[in-house]
Amino acid sequence: MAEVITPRAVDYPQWYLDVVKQAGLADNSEVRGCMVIRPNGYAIWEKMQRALDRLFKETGHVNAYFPLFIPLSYLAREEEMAEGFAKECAVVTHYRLKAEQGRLMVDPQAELEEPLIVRPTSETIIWNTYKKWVQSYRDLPLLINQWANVVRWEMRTRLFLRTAEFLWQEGHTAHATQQEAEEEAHRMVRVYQQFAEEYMAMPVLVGPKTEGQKFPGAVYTLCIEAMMQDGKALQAGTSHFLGQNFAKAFDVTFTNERNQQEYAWATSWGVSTRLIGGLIMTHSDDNGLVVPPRLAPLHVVICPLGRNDDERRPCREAAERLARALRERPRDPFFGYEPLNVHIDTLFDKQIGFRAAEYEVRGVPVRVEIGPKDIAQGTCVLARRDQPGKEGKQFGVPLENAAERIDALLRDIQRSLFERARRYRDNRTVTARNLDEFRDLFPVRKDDNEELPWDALKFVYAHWDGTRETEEWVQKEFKATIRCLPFDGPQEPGTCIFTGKPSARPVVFARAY
RNA sequence: CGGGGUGUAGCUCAGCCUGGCUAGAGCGCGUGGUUUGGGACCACGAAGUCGCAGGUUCAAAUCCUGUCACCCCGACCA
Repeated sequence: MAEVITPRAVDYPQWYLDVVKQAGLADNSEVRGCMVIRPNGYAIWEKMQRALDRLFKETGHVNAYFPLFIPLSYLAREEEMAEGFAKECAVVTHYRLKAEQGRLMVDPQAELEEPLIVRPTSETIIWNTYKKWVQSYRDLPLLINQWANVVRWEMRTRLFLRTAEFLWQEGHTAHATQQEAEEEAHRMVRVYQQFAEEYMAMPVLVGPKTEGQKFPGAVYTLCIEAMMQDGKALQAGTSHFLGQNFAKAFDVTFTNERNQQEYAWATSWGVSTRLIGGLIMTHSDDNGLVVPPRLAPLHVVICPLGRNDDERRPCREAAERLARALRERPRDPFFGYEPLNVHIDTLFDKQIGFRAAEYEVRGVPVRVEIGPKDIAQGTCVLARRDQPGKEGKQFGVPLENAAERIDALLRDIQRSLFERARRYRDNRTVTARNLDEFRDLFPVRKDDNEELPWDALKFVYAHWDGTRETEEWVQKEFKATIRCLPFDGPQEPGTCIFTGKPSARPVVFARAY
């Protein structure tokens, strides 16, 4: 099998598609804009779900489920949201088909009185429900999350990064006070940061979006922003403080301790299968997928070798003993209290190069080889996915403590993936002191772009006057947007490099996915 | 929605311009054999309504009309 992944330096978008395909993560479906998530990809999503769900539960949230279909009129209730999503809603207008001359067609007799939209997000239907659930301050807070699919009819789609239908979670909370709601919005964006950094090994910037980039209907939006290997930014998660906008639109009031009617305060927050795209573009290399161990569907693959049955049998038996030892290791929080996933590959008829490459493409963090020479010495060979080739191999590892060594190796891989990604981002984060410097960092002429290396883009700190006009001008001129105003970045005031007006603090510009 | 492109075997594609025997190749797949510590090789074999619907013709993958789907590039976006 000579299926080869396009190197990143040759064609980065093609590299991404190659990895998604060959690692068995997803396929384009026959349905425009929608994807089939394949088992290897879905397994990563399940690992993400499990970890996130635990973090949500630990912060007091519970799961529920609300309808896929939302009456059109609900969306219209919140003006900003209606405006924001109107152009990308799928609409259900009929409830029946009929067969005519052997052809199925929509039955014109079966038109719905009111069209239903397929949820692009669930604030409206949820707040319409909260109206019934909230009467007293004693009913608050409501801390509810839902795992669901949503549909946004995008013009151009890319596997995982932007599809017409995607899977996500959406938290929707209602609070008695503004302060409590704002704390919730901040708490959850920090949960996302923790998840991104500790599980995905993906460093993120955390902070508010600008007025122009916030979620329609929000008072403000907090986000986590990650840098992909090509230097582009990926919005990986958002947490919104919604103020009383939805409470007012859906008339959700409660009686406070002083017997006064008040509107409830709201937040919503979500991450989606887009994270899988982020995971790929943070760690993977020209050999294929790289998955941090905490999210890997398969932690360890053991490949026994041997030319004939006599050589293979002892290798296989050693592989089975090692697999058992790995699966029986004490469970701990690092792996979500779950046993290690270990696979023994017995495709003896394939060459080891083929077998190794296959698991490399699929991103299995650790590969073990046990051959006749190892059996003679009671050893095995460990190969770590994050360092492909000979550098990442440890030869002559004694079989008796191999399980411990592998366990430690998995933790080391997780750690070093994060450190490597953070170094990568920090090395590509710069400050533009004036417009000329900025212009050099975001070249727009075609021929300039073609000469640029694939990983030339950067995160650029620059002073901005805080106006929407300037932001839009920059976006038009340089195709770069303000990704966020990082909490943990520099905060000194200065002078806007675009207009010369005063700037409250530097903000981060980048090209974005 | 505008511009461009492509639909032929599971995948990638040739054949189409200039219509004509039984529609081809590589990869993959199956069987047998030789191999096996980084993507092996030999032999044999299975596999195709030529996207779909009309039309022209003695004859259509090939020409004409219509239609559908997908991909790429633009405007919009998590």
